[in-house]
Amino acid sequence: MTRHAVPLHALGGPILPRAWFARPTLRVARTLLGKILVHRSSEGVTAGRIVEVEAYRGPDDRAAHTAGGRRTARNEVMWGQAGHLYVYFTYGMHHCCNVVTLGEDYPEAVLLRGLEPIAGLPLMTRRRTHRSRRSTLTDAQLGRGPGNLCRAMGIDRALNGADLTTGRVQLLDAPPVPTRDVRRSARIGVAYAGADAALPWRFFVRDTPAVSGPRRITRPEQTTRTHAR
DNA sequence: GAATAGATTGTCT
DNA sequence: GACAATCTATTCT
Repeated sequence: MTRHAVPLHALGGPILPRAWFARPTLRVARTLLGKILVHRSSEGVTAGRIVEVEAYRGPDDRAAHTAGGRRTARNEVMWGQAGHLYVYFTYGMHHCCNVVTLGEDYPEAVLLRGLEPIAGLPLMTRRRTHRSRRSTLTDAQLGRGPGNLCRAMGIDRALNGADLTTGRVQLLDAPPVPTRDVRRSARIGVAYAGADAALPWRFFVRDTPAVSGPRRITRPEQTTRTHAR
């Protein structure tokens, strides 16, 4: 991947409308692969192609922040309208960002875990290098993992609740990733969730270096089972 | 390549 | 007070 500038009009298609987000969470997760995340910040514009996500399915999902119907100040955004950003802080140093799905009072969301940089690579590198004391970061490392993705894109809790259809953080349409290139696995870092830890609700694009964690414990996507529970 | 530990603080019990 | 939807470096094998 090269670091030449990309014209902003070439980043992707139109902004995804609210109805696109107000769909079943596993379907939103699967179809988020390949879409373009853009942040038009005061520091500059950064953008990338989403290559890894995880679905979190609300009260019945013991891995979700809303497990058992928990509703707190932190997860309030998950309970609201689809198409908003849910950003939280974890492990004392990392932010993670999610896309809220479904409708009000259906607290589900999709965690963004991996991003292939498209535009603003120097800015992304600067944001990452600031804390990562690595001297060299490959393009694929910039947005690999939920914490790194947020840092590279300049996303923190100031953007919690931001409207993806009208705000400075946007999701642009782009061609879907072919089914043959989609892989699924259990979600990462949710061992505490008992049986729900094994649910195959992580989706990623195969053979993509910007994907975090295990890329081998995988299986081909089974589209007919997308809604299985 | 796999396993492990340390960093560091908001959130919830 | 315990732990977290993580990341990195280090220390194994």
